[in-house]
Amino acid sequence: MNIIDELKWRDAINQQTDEKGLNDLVDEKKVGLYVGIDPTGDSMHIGHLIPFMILKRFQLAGHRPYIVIGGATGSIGDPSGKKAERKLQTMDVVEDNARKISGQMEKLFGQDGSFKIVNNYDWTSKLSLLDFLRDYGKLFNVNTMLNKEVVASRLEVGISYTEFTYQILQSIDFLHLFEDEDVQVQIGGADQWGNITAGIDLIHKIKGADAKAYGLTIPLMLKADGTKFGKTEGGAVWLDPEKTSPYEFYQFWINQDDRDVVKYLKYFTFLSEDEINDLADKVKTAPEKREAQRRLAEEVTEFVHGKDAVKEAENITKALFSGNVADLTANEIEQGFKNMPSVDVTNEKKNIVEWLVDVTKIEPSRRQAREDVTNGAIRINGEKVQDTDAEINPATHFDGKFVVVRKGKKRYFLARVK
RNA sequence: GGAUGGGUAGCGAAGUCUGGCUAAACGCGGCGGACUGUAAAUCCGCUCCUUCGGGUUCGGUGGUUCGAAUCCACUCCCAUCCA
Repeated sequence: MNIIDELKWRDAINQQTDEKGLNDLVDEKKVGLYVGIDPTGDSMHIGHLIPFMILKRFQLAGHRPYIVIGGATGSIGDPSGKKAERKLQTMDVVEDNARKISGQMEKLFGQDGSFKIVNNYDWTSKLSLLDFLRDYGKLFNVNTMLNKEVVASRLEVGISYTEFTYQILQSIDFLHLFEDEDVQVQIGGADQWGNITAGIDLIHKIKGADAKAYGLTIPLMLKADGTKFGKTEGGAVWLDPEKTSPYEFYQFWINQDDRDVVKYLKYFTFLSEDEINDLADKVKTAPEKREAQRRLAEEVTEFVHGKDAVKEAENITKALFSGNVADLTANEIEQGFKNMPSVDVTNEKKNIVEWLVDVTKIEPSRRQAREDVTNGAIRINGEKVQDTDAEINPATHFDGKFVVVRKGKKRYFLARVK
């Protein structure tokens, strides 16, 4: 089974430009491939991970992955998947984002030289307007550009010349890598099809129709309930541990629907076909054990955050879901609750209702606070408190540094004692 | 500028003709609880504030009235149609 067959088995291929051509190519040589990412944010989220998982598989299969950080394209704005014109970001922000994303890439792809990060700012910024128009502009037919789905869909609402030009810039990336680095394949999300084929067309025009350049897109990832993959109530699931703690990251995966989990195992883990089939069986025969989800969470968390992070996440999970938060150390609390809502409080003793409403703002009103307390929805440091006259004493746990509040089954709040 | 319809709780929407029984039906969402697999489905409770006496609400202001979401006047927004 070659890499392409494997990708097919993993349902990771949406469209290919020349199936047979690419198939032959990966068998005969170590192929250079690339995925581009525009530094529109200061961290990747798991949606970005989708094409990079594929790139990683190529790396593991011995091919040569390239990552293009879009210092240039990111400053222009990709109209793909956008309903309206985007605001331009300042170059400073783009540069800063690019640096941060490069760092994340190195964590995922290693630093052993088997992959390369390049920034399209390096070659794009040197282009003069005249060179651009004479060398490239001439090769792009406006009618073709207009017909690309991305542009066509924007014609009604309008699209600026800047965004319209995006596909040319991205095409130049592919050409550049093709010429300088022998990169022959571009991989991207389903919405990148138009940009990728534009690049291949450019290569064909300059290098001749038989130039071997290929494109591959990945299916749009949807959850079984039809909603967008990768979003939680708290927003995107980030790779940056400061934005989404490893614990939350782990939780995201462990909470996946039975109907989706096998798909994600295929997609986001490096487990073998046998292992995945085995887990798929278990989803059918013993769904309540959620072994597949657990494995998925472990694998992806390890890939993104490392082994220690998995252990930590499991530790915190155990404590939080058994309710034994009191067993955790102050240090574990600090880490586990990194991204949970937190408030600063004083170390004064206070009535529970007042504390929940006035001090911590965990509850919006006294009425609600009393209701929740009476219903047994409130736990302080793991202990159910049902008496509305009870007192909170911040000094009793975790070296007097924290008070852990649990509201309902799984909503936790951390009060930091100042 | 003219005509018509409309603005009610987080959202949708009844109530307005026939004023009090209306802190305001119902649905959704949200929050709790039971069940469970940290699931889905289902079921139950809560969902303006409150010191539990009450207080403040139906676009805004003013009026009529013992009493107004409901009637009157003015005014501000929104939708559609006409100019």
